[in-house]
Amino acid sequence: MNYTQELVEIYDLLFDRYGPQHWWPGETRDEIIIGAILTQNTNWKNVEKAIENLKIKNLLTLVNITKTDMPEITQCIRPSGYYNQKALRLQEIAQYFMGSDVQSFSTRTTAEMRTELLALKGIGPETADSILLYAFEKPVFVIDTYTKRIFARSGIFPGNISYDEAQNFFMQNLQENAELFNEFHALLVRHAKECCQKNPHCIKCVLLKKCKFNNYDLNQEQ
DNA sequence: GCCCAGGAGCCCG
DNA sequence: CGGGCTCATGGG
Repeated sequence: MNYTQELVEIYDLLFDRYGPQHWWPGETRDEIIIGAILTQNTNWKNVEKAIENLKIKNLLTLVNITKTDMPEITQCIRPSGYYNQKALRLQEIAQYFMGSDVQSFSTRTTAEMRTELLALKGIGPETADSILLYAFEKPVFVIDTYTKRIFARSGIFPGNISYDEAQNFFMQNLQENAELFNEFHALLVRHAKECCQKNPHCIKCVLLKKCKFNNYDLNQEQ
């Protein structure tokens, strides 16, 4: 079986189990961009609290973030952790989008947009790709620790794969389709949270038959 | 109390 | 290029 068939089969197994995930969990483009920054190495539940605080103060838009004093932003996003860093970077990033205005930003090629995002402090590869895929619907596959974990355990990825190598693997073996990339990444996050945690619950895993890392016997004792 | 969570930047060899 | 350190809260 080739990698394309392998990936499609994994996708189908996840989709059959979990159904459509309706990502990104946010309403507007600005909210997606803000959420992508806030969720860095942070539990999404904590991000939800920060987003709610911002919403109450009408700070869930990039333009309003540029107009607000740092301490107020910091206080709102406190639950999301790293709040000093994130507040500073959030404002810089908001200023960037306001300065270049989102209209002209979207007219560039995806590669150009990605390069510009990566040049901003606080936006690394995963955040850049999340913004491209979920805020601008560009066909870019997002890699995160969950994706690496699931595919490393399955035996498809080596343990030390780089971000770019992992991304190339998906993009070279799947149709270039933003809807597919959107749903696939969301399903991987769902699966990692619910089943393929650091201590995996292999007993309920729909990918069990395709996975080298089999913790099934261990789980049965519980 | 300890571990972990949808990373990124910086510094160092 | 890759590893180690820092940033920080809240839930299990």
